[in-house]
Amino acid sequence: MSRISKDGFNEECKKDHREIYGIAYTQNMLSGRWKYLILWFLKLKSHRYNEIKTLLWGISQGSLTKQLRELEADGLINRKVYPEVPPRVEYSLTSKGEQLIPIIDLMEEFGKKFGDKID
Amino acid sequence: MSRISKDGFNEECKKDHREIYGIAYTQNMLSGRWKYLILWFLKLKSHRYNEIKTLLWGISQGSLTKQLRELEADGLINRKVYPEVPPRVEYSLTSKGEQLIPIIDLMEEFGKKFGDKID
DNA sequence: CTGTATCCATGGAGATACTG
DNA sequence: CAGTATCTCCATGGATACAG
Repeated sequence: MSRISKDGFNEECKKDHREIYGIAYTQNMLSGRWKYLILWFLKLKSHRYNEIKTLLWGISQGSLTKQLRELEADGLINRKVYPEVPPRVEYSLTSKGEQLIPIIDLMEEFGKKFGDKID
Repeated sequence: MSRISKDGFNEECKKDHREIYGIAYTQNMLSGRWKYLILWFLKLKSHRYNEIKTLLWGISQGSLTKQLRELEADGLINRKVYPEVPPRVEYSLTSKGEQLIPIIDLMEEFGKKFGDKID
């Protein structure tokens, strides 16, 4: 293996196939089981930590915190802490995060079309 | 935990949030590091096994075969074997797989816009 | 050329307990 | 309420050798 950058793809590949690199970049940013769902939930309005946790039925606190931190580090969501007791933290999409919404909407549409039907 | 189906989401959640389930369905279908890239590569024309392997610089044969089989099982790609020596196998998108192209194009666009620049 | 079989390393994610 | 700190489990995927 020659030079491999931290995204796991080598430089030759990047130069030869910009499209590939763009796709890989976006995919890496959205890796993780819950990220699409978190972004979808923040689409319409900001939400508190516990609201997200309730929606994502089954996620553990540890996982949720980690995913939120990663989304924040990638500039997709904002984290706003209100100095109250009890504490309140609101998460919302950044403008960068909002640009992922068309993708999520298309995934939703595809899933509705082909996913298993429920009564 | 009450009833959990094999997709990992419980039935209550599915009924309450169809959108979530649609997104999760699509995401599960595209889980795996290489699937987006394979579909992107098949967008314009069908390709042979080794052509895909060459493009995906660094993928092992075992992984590639597994991902191709999963894509085939999910109805996203066709596998056509030509009875020749040496053997020739061509992969192409199904009509279902073609409907994922808009998603991949958007991901490519997002990645080009925000990904690291390369000289 | 197009795979299959096997083993193994890694990381994502859940469970649990604890905290300001 | 909104986390943090560990521990553990297991699926994903890579390496390697072999095969039709």
